[in-house]
Amino acid sequence: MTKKLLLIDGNSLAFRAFYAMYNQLDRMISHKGLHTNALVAFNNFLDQIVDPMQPDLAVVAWDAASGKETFRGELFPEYKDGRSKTPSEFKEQFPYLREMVALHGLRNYEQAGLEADDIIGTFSRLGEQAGYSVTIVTGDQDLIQLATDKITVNVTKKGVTEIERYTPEYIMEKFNLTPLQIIDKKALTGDTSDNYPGVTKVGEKTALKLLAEFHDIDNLYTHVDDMKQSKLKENLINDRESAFRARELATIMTDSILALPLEEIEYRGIDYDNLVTLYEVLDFKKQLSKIKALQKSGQISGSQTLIEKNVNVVTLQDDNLQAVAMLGDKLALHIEMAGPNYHTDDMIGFVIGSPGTGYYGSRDVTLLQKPELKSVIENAAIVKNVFNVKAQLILLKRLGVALKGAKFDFLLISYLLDTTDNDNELSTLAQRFDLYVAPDEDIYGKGAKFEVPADDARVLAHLAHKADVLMQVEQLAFDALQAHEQTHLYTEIELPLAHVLADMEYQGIKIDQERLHDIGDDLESRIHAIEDAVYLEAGEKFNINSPKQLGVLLFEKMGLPVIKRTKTGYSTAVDVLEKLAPQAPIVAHILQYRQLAKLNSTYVAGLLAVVHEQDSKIHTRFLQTLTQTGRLSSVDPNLQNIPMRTAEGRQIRTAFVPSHPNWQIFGADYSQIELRVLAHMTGDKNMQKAFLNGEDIHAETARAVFGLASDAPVDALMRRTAKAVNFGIVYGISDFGLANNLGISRDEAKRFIDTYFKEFPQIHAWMSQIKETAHEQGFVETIAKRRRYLPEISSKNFNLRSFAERTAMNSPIQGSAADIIKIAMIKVADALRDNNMQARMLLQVHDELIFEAPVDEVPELTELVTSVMDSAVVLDVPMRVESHSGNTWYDAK
DNA sequence: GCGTTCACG
DNA sequence: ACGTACGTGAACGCT
Repeated sequence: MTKKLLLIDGNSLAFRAFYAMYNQLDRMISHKGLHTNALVAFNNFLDQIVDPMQPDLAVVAWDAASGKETFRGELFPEYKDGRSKTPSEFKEQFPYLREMVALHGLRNYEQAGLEADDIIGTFSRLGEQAGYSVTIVTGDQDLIQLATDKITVNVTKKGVTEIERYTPEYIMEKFNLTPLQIIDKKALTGDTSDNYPGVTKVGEKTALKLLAEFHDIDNLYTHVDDMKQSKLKENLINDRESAFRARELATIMTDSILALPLEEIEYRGIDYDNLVTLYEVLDFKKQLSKIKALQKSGQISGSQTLIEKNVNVVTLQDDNLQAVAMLGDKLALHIEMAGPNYHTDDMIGFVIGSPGTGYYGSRDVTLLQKPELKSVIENAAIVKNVFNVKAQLILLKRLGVALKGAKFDFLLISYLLDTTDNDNELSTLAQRFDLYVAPDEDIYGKGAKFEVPADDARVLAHLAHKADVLMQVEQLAFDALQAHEQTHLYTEIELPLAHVLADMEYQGIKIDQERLHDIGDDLESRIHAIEDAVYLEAGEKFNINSPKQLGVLLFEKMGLPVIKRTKTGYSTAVDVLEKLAPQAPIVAHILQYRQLAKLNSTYVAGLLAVVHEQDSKIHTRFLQTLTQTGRLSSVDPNLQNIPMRTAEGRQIRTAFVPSHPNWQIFGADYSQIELRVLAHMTGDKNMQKAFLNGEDIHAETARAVFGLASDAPVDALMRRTAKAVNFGIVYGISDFGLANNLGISRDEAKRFIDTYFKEFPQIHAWMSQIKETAHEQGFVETIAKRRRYLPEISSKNFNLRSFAERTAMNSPIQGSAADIIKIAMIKVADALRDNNMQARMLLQVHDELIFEAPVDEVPELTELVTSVMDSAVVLDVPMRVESHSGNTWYDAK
């Protein structure tokens, strides 16, 4: 079989790759901030075109410099002038492109004084003479002049993987020219991108016509005087010199002297081990999983051990537990769970140890209760590195062990460093620091297929790898934290908060299940009645819960007007149905059905399903490393969205009760915390004055935007409007959003905003400033230096950019409010303990804290919680805290 | 697994 | 011209 030589035009393909994925530029950024769009596209090209071809020889040719330093620059000083500068987002990818090429087994080559074209031209002739079948791949059509029977030129069409194949026959068919005549065509037309002229007014069409008649420019100019008089003839004669120069510039050299002999460009095949490392740096997740799949199925050599560093682990048993006492004062500890819910899920095993002293572990977590281990875990002087300290605290509480000395939580720190793309997985987060550990999915599978391997050694090895990463990454992570000035945020806020949250979750909140059942029974009978009414009005049975079926009924069968559409069909959301309600009685029934069905399925059935039978309590999990702003979130179940706004829904709160007789539920909430944070951060004197004077802030805002006197009465509509504007400001105002919310025109909304900014000029200035800051440094910060990155603030896409701008305005406000309540929680927890109170903090709902306490402790609790909360952080405006207590959560209002 | 809807701050 | 208010979680229908 004929041997194959592959020649790739690196610059032109990389350039194509960059622009093929230009619209993805803002999305494709590695954890290190490197743009990867060209790398992704180039890698696709290598995978799809090069790897399957398996050439014998292969080289990727690169331009040595701008092209000025070649014979072309000497011949024509303006050569390639006027080219726009290479974008920095492209340039930064160059070194990685070359590495990627090398790891795919191809030789990179450049040579001073030559452009990539000339290297390819010369190699192609050398290869042809040596009997190779030569394939050229380029993004530049000029190279088709090189085509011969043995040399095929592939030019990318759109993207990088779609290709047009130029053989001499195809060129003849397409242009009616031989490959060499392509040069003559270029001589006549010139090249705008390389900035050299041909003959004035001659474009592709005229050039092809002339060449059809005269074959080449030598012959053309021999006969030019015979042509009949025309503007074209005049131009040809005037631009003769320019045409011959253009021919020289367009001619690709095929006889350069290359420093690299043909024998040394042997194709080496893919270096999987090192390619994996590169893909990890670039965050090429799909490619990584592809390689792993290939390795697993044995299709490629190189095993898991080549990727994962080898870590030894000793299995602990009853007779070697004393080894743990020798581990020293610094170690990693990790208990593995069979699922995300550390309150209920099984524990798979544990590992403990350090690189210096080795790792010890077992599948039997009850060993952790043995004195040898318990004493180490409960010794605060023995410093532990963990992943998710809150989970570890609770798992150990379940075993009756109190974790102390956990100073390094890799999950918490990773979250503080960068909230984006945090999947809460050790393996993923380790990659940010170029450390590798197999993803849990590789060991256990996922979803329904989750299964702990029968081979204990395999499980323990995985755990030991995790522990080892926790030790390796510590210094790097702490350094990064320091560089972000976030050490205080971590050690004084998030880490102590994790302990507070662990106590709250473990404590849980008591549920009156009977009460919940009664509410459910009542709801069900009412739901059935409404269902019957709906079916009667519809004239048929259908699934009211299906927006699709409901849409067909309302908008097709009943012919109601379509007010809003979703991606997939008609919208049947509340605001739409409310507009339709006057036109058909069924709509009001559907709204009522929706409300009751939601209450029943989410809040009655949903809550009953997660009550722990042993203590009749609900133990939520507060996710501390999820939100982009620093707020907590609550899952399994979500106790941060228990109904409140409607009388019906609010009844659910009657089922949340104290866990002891003669105890009460107590709630304390910050009043207007986000607007106070806004007044503080922006330094706006007018808004600060309103808070300092203890005014009703929305009424005061109404007076400002409606131009009323300071003692003038404010009617309800004005106050409502002002309140919406205040909300809008906090969300990152836009006239469109405000207009939509208030049901007014965009112009009116814009006038409100303009007046607002005139009345509160420093808020206006801050909004502009924060967007600028976000643009310049790529992130915004809260008062506690919590960070949110906003790469899309520089996007060319209006939507993405606008979203980032609103986020830049909202996140510091929402996030600072989150900082404040977190600080308050830590101080409240300390105060409860220091004062030997029986009261327990149970829940946090963004700006409020919920407690249970003995009735006679409530007055003291009120005083303590209120004073701690309103002095948690000192701002330029006062904080105000309101509190309530009662026999159930419903009554604590 | 994604889209829609609706519960909260 | 572009076309959205910020941050969440759960249930359900549908593919």
